[in-house]
Amino acid sequence: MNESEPMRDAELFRTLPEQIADLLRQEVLSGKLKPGDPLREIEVSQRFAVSRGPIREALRQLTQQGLLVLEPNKGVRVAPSTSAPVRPLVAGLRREIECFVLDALFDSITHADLAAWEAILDDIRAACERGDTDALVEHDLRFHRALIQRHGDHDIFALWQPVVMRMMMHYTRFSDLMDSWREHRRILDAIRSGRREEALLALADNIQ
Amino acid sequence: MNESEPMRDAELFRTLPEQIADLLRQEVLSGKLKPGDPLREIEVSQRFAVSRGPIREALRQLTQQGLLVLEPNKGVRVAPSTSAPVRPLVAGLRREIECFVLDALFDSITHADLAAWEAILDDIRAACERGDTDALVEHDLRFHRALIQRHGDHDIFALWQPVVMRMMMHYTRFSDLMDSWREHRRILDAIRSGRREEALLALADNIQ
DNA sequence: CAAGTGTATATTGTTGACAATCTGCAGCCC
DNA sequence: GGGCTGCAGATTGTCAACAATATACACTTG
Repeated sequence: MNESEPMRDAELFRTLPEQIADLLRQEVLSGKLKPGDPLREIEVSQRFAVSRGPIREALRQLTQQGLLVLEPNKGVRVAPSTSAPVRPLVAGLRREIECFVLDALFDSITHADLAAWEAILDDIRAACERGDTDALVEHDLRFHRALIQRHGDHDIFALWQPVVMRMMMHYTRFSDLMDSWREHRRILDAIRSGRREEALLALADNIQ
Repeated sequence: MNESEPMRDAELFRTLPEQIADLLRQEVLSGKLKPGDPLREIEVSQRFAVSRGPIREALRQLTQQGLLVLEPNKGVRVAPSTSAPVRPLVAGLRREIECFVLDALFDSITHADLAAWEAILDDIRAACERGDTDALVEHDLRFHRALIQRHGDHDIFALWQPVVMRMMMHYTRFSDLMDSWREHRRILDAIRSGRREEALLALADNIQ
């Protein structure tokens, strides 16, 4: 083992295209990149100081996830947000997935799980308190992703991702950001005290 | 213009990676490629007589759709089929999507639509009659894809695709293949005669 | 002057070469 | 003999150059 470079896999290793996709995704979700904005391969590749190959792969990944749209020979742009009539469908799908996961998981939740989610909840609260919507989106996403990934099924995660991405692209639900914290607080409290039905209900209520 | 190569756009033009992905997808769904089988970039690129670039893109596309799994630096393999406990979830998601689409579409269905679906139904019957499961999968998929694409919303199609792919990977529902034809016949008859509830019910029954 | 045409430029699509990483096996050390 | 070490081959990851395609605009032509 190489001691001078101990990290790199452990937990945070991902492929180059994946890392780039993560950064770009954050910029799309935060609204730094707006619907219709073009992402040119050369520009992006210069910015990240890699060649166009990995960039293309990252852009295609985000396209499959619904954040970008591709026109052949014309490149990719930030996708328009989901049309109003299909939003309820998307929310319903997400509810179905996350509630399925929580229900399947419920009896095997450990103190370590609770502690991890509690930590994310702290980040959510901090983001709410300082009115930082970008951070709130990020940590809200982290909370729900932690739930999905705790289940471990690769298929479920793959199906969940494009659904949740489409919801996160228009995150203008809360007039008072603290409401978001309260909703997640309610979920976690119900889980902690073992009230399954209440937890599922709170989770479903949070998804809209 | 090169006269010796007149095809290539007309109607069936899609990008090279997309065409390749379509062919490989068919081989995975038909079982010609079995779970665990590796797909090496060089082999595939030689087979289609293109370089590794477009192949990589096609393989990544199929990976995002759940047909292949990627291990970094080790390549892609055909994905294992969805685990038994999550299959009901997947079926439920697909039901939710397709019924939503049919319901939204119902009042604007034209004779041309019915004719197109009827043609697909003929292909389904032919496949059933000669016991050709591969063709049945293909045309079953065509039928439902035609429904989704008739709605036209890009988001819905993008969400539907990975869901239905996971269901089509284990297509062993029918002991009598003709049952598949009967189920689709029932859907189309209900649509044709304007019985909305019956059509939605028949569609939901077909998805399991 | 309007409409179509051609060319220059920008951008994506494809390719083949090179670098990094994994796998299996032979050889060595204990 | 068991287990580590290190080469050799195979495979994926990355790169830079080239080809194909789209766009904008000046130009011709009626």
